[in-house]
Amino acid sequence: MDPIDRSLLRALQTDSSRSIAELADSVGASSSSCHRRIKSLEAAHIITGYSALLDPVRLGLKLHAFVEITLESQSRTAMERFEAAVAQFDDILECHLTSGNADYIVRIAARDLEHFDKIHRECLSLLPGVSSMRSSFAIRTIKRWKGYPTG
Amino acid sequence: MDPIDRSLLRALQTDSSRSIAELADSVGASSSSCHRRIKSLEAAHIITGYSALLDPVRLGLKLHAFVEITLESQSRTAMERFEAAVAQFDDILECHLTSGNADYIVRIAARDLEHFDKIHRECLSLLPGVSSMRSSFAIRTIKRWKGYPTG
DNA sequence: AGTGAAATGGACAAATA
DNA sequence: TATTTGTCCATTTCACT
Repeated sequence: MDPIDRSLLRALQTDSSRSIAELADSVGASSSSCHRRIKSLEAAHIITGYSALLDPVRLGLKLHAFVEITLESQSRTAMERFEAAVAQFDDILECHLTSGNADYIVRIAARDLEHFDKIHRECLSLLPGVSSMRSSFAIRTIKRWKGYPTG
Repeated sequence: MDPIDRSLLRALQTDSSRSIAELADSVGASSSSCHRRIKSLEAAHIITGYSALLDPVRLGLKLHAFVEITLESQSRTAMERFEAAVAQFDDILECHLTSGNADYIVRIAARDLEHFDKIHRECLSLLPGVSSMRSSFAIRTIKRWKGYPTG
């Protein structure tokens, strides 16, 4: 992991559809070296995959919510049951066990409030062992996710 | 946007490095139809780009934090100043204006607590007009982001 | 189905450390 | 010395028309 690898990762996070020649050019290396670097970053599982980025609004998903969830019990089995349920629901885009007041933070994308209500009823409220939930809605996105910093 | 487009978007979010022939196969369409569909999804800006996915742990980023930030004032200028500052800092990966108690929710990735402290001092504490901040650390990721649901 | 561009993989000498 | 790089090379795959 030298500076060229880092700038390569930055370039690939920004746009992975560019040709190796272009990438090589922008990071200041030869095509073959660039190709080799990408292959070894993949082999090292630093690059875990490639993905298309979608516009949520054009997909009809205008409502983003972060939901903080507290469990009634922090016992191992309660957490395992909760987490197994989370894995089932496709509407839960992301879930982290966190420090702080809430036990879990969950991310939801919905079409609108009505759809969020539906997700709330048919998914969030079915999660087992929940003591309390607090939802925050994203009114506006100030900064969108564009990959990890590479230093 | 028919069911084939939807399953194509799902496939492209999961793995955009597959060839068009493979994708066509998995969604049950011909290669040429699949190719045309991808081009029009790009032209419609439903697909906004392609990106490499990185493993944060192997990048040395073991600490994820969600920081809830409240401003002293919700005046237009206070918010604009805050948001302009957020845009400057590369360590802020994501930022949303939210409903609920906190005004903003911000996402941070750091190497460790020491690095987070550094980010806290050199970035978060420099944000203008902040009244209070509450940090939650991700202890464990239950479900990782894998793209938007496509229905 | 055909064309052209690009990814892939290999060999080897130069450079680097 | 050992590893990495750059410049060829040939082959194959694939995007695009």
